[in-house]
Amino acid sequence: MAKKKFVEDKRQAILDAALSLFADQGFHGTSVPQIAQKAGVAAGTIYRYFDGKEAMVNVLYRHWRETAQGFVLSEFPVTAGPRAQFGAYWQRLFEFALTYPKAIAFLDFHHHQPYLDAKSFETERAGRATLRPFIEHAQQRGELKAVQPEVIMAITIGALIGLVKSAREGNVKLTPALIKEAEEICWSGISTPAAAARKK
Amino acid sequence: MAKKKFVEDKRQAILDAALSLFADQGFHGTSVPQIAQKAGVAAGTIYRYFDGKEAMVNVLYRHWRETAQGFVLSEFPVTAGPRAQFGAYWQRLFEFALTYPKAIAFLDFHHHQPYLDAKSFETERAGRATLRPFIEHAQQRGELKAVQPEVIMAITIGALIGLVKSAREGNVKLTPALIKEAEEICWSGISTPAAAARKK
DNA sequence: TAGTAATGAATGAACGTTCATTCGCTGGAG
DNA sequence: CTCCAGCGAATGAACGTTCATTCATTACTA
Repeated sequence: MAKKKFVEDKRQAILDAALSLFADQGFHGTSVPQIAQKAGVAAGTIYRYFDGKEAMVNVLYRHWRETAQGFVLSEFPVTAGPRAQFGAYWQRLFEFALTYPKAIAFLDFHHHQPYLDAKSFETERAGRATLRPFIEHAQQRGELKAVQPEVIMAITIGALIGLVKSAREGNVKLTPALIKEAEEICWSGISTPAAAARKK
Repeated sequence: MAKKKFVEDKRQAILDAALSLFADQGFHGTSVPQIAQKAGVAAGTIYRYFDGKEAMVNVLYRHWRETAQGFVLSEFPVTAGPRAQFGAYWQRLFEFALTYPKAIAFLDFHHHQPYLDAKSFETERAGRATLRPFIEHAQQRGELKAVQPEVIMAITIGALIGLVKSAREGNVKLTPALIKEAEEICWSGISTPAAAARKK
């Protein structure tokens, strides 16, 4: 057991190093020896744990997409109204972004890239599918504007990623107050005027 | 004269090939011989026109950022009200994205990357600086929400990029009607309730 | 001591870049 | 009009380096 633990520690060190380097330099901009050095192992050791560089980026991609999804959904108010659900989603995703900044950078950088395999694309698709019913339900209640759910997702996540990137470049500072302001902006964009008025 | 024309054609062929490959595969994912092959020239020829791969990506970055900026500003209604200005900005940027899809993908892919030089970063900064006064003016008139202008920019451009990417992945189709819907969503997000009500 | 985990030098392919050579046009001589 | 010397543009083989990956060897554990 103690031995198995040791083995898993080494695997984890490799994954951590790879996440950080991929997030900063991208897949093609990062070399395997570089990952090995940062992880504190020999280059050959990586191939005891992964089939190769592509397999490694796919393991990372799926792991962090599922982690992000789980992180948000673990506190999602399934029975609450649309406004509260949107607020929870928004706040929780920023909490994730601030807790795991490398993971957010990695996921954005490697989104839909050609070296991701079918299983990784499926993880991506499943994530969107989980979200869609909540949007449709809110639209049926007349609280979200009646556009394609994909448009709501693209705008919301796009705005969120835009803010995270802007913060990374030093143009804004992601304080709780600013995140709340941005939440209000985003909600008043996607919600119907009626729903917005009801809130007042 | 006719000879000089020929020379410039070759330079342009290299830039076109590089734009397309960088947009699809990224900087590190594209090799110089690959660019040469796509441009229909020998690898060595590239070095008659550019100092190297890094110089090439910087030339492309600055060229397309300035082109995009010029494309939008050439029809910008400087004296109109904030709502009309936002509409013009939004529509014109989508027009650019649909006219030069590779350029938009390239600019997004290579934004703020470590191989961009100081001059390219300056081009980036100047672009934001041009926009800021219009946002501040609209805020003074009480038509845009009173948050940091950078937040308005990050959310607006983030949402726009989110839509363009979603379209590239086949999740939505960028019809004029959809672009107009998205414009309305974005404007009702960043504008004050008072300004939104006035429009009705 | 047996067996597995880890190593890092070795490998061949591919990288960005260079440069000796070739190509193709131009303008003056015959 | 024909020829070819001169010259910059274009080439692609060759360079040294670095890449991802392999594997014979070593180190460690049980």
